[in-house]
Amino acid sequence: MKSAPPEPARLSGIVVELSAAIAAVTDESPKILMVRPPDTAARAGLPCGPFDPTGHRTLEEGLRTWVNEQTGLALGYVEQLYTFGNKFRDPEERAGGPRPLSVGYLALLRQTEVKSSAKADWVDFYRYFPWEDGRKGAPAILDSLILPRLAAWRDETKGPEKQRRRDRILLAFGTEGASWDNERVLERYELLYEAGLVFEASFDSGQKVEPNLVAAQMVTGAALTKDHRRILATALGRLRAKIKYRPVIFELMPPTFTLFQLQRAVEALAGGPLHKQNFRRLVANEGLVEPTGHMSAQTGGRPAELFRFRREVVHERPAPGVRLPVRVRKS
Amino acid sequence: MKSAPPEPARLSGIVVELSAAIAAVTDESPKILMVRPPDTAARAGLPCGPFDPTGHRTLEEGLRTWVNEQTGLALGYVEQLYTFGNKFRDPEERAGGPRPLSVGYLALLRQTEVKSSAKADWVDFYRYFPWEDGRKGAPAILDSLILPRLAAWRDETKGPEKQRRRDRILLAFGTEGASWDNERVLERYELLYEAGLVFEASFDSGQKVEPNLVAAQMVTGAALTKDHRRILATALGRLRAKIKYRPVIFELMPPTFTLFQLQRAVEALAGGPLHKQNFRRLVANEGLVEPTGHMSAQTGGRPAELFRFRREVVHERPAPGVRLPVRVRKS
DNA sequence: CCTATATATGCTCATAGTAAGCACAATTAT
DNA sequence: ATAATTGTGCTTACTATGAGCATATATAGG
Repeated sequence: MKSAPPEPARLSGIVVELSAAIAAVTDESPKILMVRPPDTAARAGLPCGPFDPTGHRTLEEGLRTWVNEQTGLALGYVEQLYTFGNKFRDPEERAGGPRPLSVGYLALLRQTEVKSSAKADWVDFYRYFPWEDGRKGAPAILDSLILPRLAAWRDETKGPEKQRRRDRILLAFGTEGASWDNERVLERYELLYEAGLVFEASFDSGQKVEPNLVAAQMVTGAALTKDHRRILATALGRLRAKIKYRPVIFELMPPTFTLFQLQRAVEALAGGPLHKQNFRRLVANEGLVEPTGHMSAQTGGRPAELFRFRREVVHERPAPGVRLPVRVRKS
Repeated sequence: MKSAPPEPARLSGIVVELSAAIAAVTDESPKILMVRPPDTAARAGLPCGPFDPTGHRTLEEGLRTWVNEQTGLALGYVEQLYTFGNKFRDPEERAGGPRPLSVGYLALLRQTEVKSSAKADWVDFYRYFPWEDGRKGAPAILDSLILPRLAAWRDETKGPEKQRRRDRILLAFGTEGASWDNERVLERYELLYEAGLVFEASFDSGQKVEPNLVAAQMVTGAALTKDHRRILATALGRLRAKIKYRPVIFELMPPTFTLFQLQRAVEALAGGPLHKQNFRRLVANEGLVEPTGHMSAQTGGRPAELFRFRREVVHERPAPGVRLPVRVRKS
C-alpha cells in the first residue's frame, strides 16, 4: 500500500461528471435550471454530463459544452464550486457502478437569456429550500416544523454528541440568540439530511422512516436526484457570499434596470428584506451604477430612473459588491 | 456526439490526484510543506497521491491517508480548494499519459506539530511568491522587475487585447492608482505565467525564451513541479481571504500565545504590516481571545500576557475573523 | 545606577460607514 | 379627490476604523 504508484487499472473505476447550478432572477424570483426527469417517478436534477478527457481542454470548457448540448444555452459567468466525491453519492454505485466524482459549477444567466426548453425547466430556488426564504419574515416552516424536529434529533443523544448537535444547530439556524447567517445554506441542508428531515436522507439510507417523518419530508422542499440538492445548497451559499464582495449581481440583471429592481434581485438571492433608502445609498456610494438618463416604464408608482452597471468599479475598489444592509431578522 | 451516454472505455483515461498545501507558521514565518524531489534536477512539489475509489470513502479521507503515508502527519483543519484539470497540466500527458485531474486542498497545522522528515521540508511561502511579501514595505522586485516586464508584455499587443492586459495588470497589481488586494495571489501568478516571467511558463511551453527573461525568472521565486505553484497560489489566496472572516488563524497558533505573536502570524500570512494597537483592540472587541492570567517568557521587552482562543465566539458572531486593519500600502 | 531600546498596553480623536426612519414627490387605481 | 404605490433626499444616532500620543515594564550595556 505504502507510496504505491498510480495503477491505471484500479483507478479506471472513476467517472468524472460536470454539473451546473445555473441561476437567474426573473420577476423578482430566483430561478434555477432543472433537467426534467425521464419519467414521473424519477426526480429532477441539475444539467450535467461526463468529462471527456480527450475532447475537453479544461473542465470549464467541458461544462459549457455539456450545458449547451443539453439546454442550448451559452453560459456567461461560470465559477467552480466544489468537487463531490462521497461514496454512494450516486445510488448506482451500490449496484457495482464506477465511483462517480462530480465537479460542481455555479453559472449565472441574465433574465433576457432565459427561455424554457423541452428538456429543462426554470424552477424557483426556494422550492428546494423553503426555509431559506426570509423575504417576508422568518419562514413559518422553521418554527412549526424544522426547529422542533431538530431539537428532537438533538435529544436522541446524550453527552458530548448531544452538545455537538446543539452547537451545529445553533450555528446553522441561529437559535438560542445566535444570529442567522444567510450563507450557511449547506450547513442547514446537511443538518436536515442527517436528522432525516429531507427525502433524500431516507432514500439514500434505504431505511424505512417513521410515518410522520415522511409527512414532514413532504414540506421540507422538493427532492432532487442523487446529491444534486447538496450541490445546489453549495451554489446558493456561494452565491449569497459572493454578491457581498463582487458585483456578480449584475450578471443576472438586464442591461438597464431601476434601483428597486436591483434591490428585488438581491433580496431574492439573499433571502431577506433590505432597507430601501440605505440600499440606494450603498449602491450609489460604491459607484456600482450610473444613471442612463431614461425613465422606466411605470410599474405602479412614480417612474424610476434607469441605471446601468459601471464596469469601471472593478478597477477602483478592491471588493465592490452589495454589502447587504440586511435588516435584523426578527424570529 | 449529442447527449452521448457515459462511455467507460473513453473515460478510463482519467487519473484523479489529491494534493495538499499544508501551511504552518513558525518563528513568524509562513511555511509550506514540500516533498523533496527524487533528484536534484527535478523540482519539489506538494504532497499528493492518487485517489483510490475503492479504499477512500471521501476525497478528504483519501487526502488525509495520503498525507499521513507520505509525511507521517495527521492533518487537523482541511478544506477543499479547487479542482485543476487543464490539459497538459502534467507534462507526462503529452507523452501519452492519462488526463490528470487534481483536487487541491488547504490544510493548516500548528507550529507545535511541525517536524521535519526525510521526505519533506518546511519552506517559506514567499520563496515561491517573493512579490507577495509586503511586510517590510512594497517588495522591491515589483518595481525593479515585475512591473516593467509586465508593461512590456502589455505593450507587445495593440487595441482591445492591450486594453485587456492593462486591466488585468491594474486589477492584480494595483497599478495606476488602483489598490493592492492581497487576496489576488492567483491572478498575479497567472499574469506572470502568461507573461513568461516564471520558470514554469517556459518549461511548459517547451519554447526557448530570450536569455534575459531566463535571468528574470531566476528571481521570480522558486519553481515547483507540474502546476503545483498554481495550486499553492490558490491556497495562499484562499487562506488570506479566510482569516478575515473565520477564526482559522487559531488553527496555526499554539494553545496560548501573546497578542503580538498572533499579530505576527497574521502579518506573515497577509503579507503586510498591521497597526499594533488597533489589532489588539480588534481582537479584543471581537471576543476572539481570553486572557489566561499567565505571562509570557520575556522576549526582549515588557512581558506580555498570554491568551487563548475563545472557541465560543463562533456561536456569538456571524463571521468572527481577523478583519485586518492593514496599513495602507505605500508604493 | 543610568540609559537606550524594545515590547506591552491604555487612551484619544477625527472620520467614515451603517441602521433606522422622517418627509416629500410623482405616478396609477378607484 | 383620495388612497395606494413607488421613488428620492435628508437627518440623526451609533459604531467601526485609521492614526497616533502617552506611559508601563522589561532587557542589554556602559
